[in-house]
Amino acid sequence: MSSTTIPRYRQLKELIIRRISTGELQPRDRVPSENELVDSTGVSRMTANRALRELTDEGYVERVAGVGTFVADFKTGLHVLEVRNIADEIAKRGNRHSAKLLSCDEVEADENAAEVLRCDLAARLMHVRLVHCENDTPMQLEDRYVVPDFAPDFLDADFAATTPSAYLSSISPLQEAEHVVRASMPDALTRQQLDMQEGEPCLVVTRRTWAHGRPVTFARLCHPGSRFELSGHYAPPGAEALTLE
Amino acid sequence: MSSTTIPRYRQLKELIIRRISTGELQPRDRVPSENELVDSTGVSRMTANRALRELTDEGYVERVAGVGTFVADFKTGLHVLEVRNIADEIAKRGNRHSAKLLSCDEVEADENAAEVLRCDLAARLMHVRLVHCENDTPMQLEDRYVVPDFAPDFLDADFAATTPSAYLSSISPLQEAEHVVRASMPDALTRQQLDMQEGEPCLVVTRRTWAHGRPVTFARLCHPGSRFELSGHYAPPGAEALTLE
DNA sequence: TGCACTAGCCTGTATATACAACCTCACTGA
DNA sequence: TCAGTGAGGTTGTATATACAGGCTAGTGCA
Repeated sequence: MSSTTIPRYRQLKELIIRRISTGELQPRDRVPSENELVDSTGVSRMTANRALRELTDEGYVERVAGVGTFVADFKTGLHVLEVRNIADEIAKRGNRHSAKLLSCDEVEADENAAEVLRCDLAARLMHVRLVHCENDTPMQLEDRYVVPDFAPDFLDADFAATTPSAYLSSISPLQEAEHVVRASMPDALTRQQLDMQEGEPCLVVTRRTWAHGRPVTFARLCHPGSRFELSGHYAPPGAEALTLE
Repeated sequence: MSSTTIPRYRQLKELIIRRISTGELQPRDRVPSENELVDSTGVSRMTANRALRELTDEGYVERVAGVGTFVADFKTGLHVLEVRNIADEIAKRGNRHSAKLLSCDEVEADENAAEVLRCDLAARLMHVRLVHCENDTPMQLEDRYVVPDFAPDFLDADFAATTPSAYLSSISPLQEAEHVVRASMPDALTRQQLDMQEGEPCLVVTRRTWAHGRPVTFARLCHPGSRFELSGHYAPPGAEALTLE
């Protein structure tokens, strides 16, 4: 129907993605059912079904037979090698997470931050530093910058109860992420804050995350090399049957 | 048709995956067309289409309109944060890759190897150690064990021309991979072989790869922290439209 | 009041059919 | 010999239809 020849199921998908990414549809909100899409857009149910099914595969929505289709919870959104919320990781191991706030203020973007977050030099940025502990043992030094437009009340959040990552995810779907992993020696302050031994290296993850098509936060996550590892598992969907053979 | 109520499109998918994973269908081989599947299995064309389309999304096959469906090339198979063949990485940066073979022999599985590769203690394993260089600067120390059944002629390969990873990928589809990333200090020998400075940490990736439902190779890839980083990018499919907005 | 049941909506799957666009290859005619 | 044409196979999309099975809310009966 549109000017070019974009398939209707794709148009439908982009329509729904747009409603999600603009915030019109919030996580756990109901998405129009197949029949409602048939009525409102004139496509056949099979076409609406394909659009919603692919959105499910891509993690945008979740479907429950007999109930409906709902915008997915974005805290579970970014999967593969996504360094999850460290509090969840720790909880999954059955241990206790705690966080100690080191600083929490507003700063002017330096050259690096301005480039990474695509903002003006000396633009206002929110900045927070904290140490995450597992059973009181330091596991991660988080150093994070956040664009104010995206999360105006960021600095008021209670970071003992909610990690910055969880807070940001709750505000809006995070569309895109980029991370770099390095091994490096900590400076003296970092070493002290993470309670590391002399000569012990750090595993450093720097991550930049997008929402609404713009980078909105940049984090440097520093972990003691002797106590932290990053693992990933890749199995093609549908391969379970094969490994059980 | 089967005993339980597994959807037909799923049965079709598993049928084809099995033919691929057993080697009956090799990379670039032709996969039965939708109409052939209709004739041979009795499903409708839409059902065959769904099976093949999902296999495309999952990276098993590639489809060309007007031509046919073909088993995908597995060297491009494992995507996200998959540590690609280091020779390809180097070539992509426009630099020259070279490899120096340190050792190449058969060993008996020690306790760790036997557990990781799920083989008997003291089972024969092939073992190779080499240093990969970018413009003659050492970038990776590879220490790899391979199960003989999987690649009997592995030790005869020319590792100056082909990396072990590329060789193994060419033999059979790699179904599944698991990796762990750590930061640690190198021992004296490693430090020397990678031409590292004193006090410089290593970024260590250990990776286990499955084929035919069994682990077939285990590698420890050690990189100089000052010269190597691991990056990944995650964008949900279909998000391009949004970031261009 | 409380419980069982059903009508109605929802997703999930399967089929038959249709048309467009694409590619290959063999055949035809200049 | 060679360029053009067309037939037939292939994927990609779209629709109408159908039935199964899950969930919910409301109806009506005890």
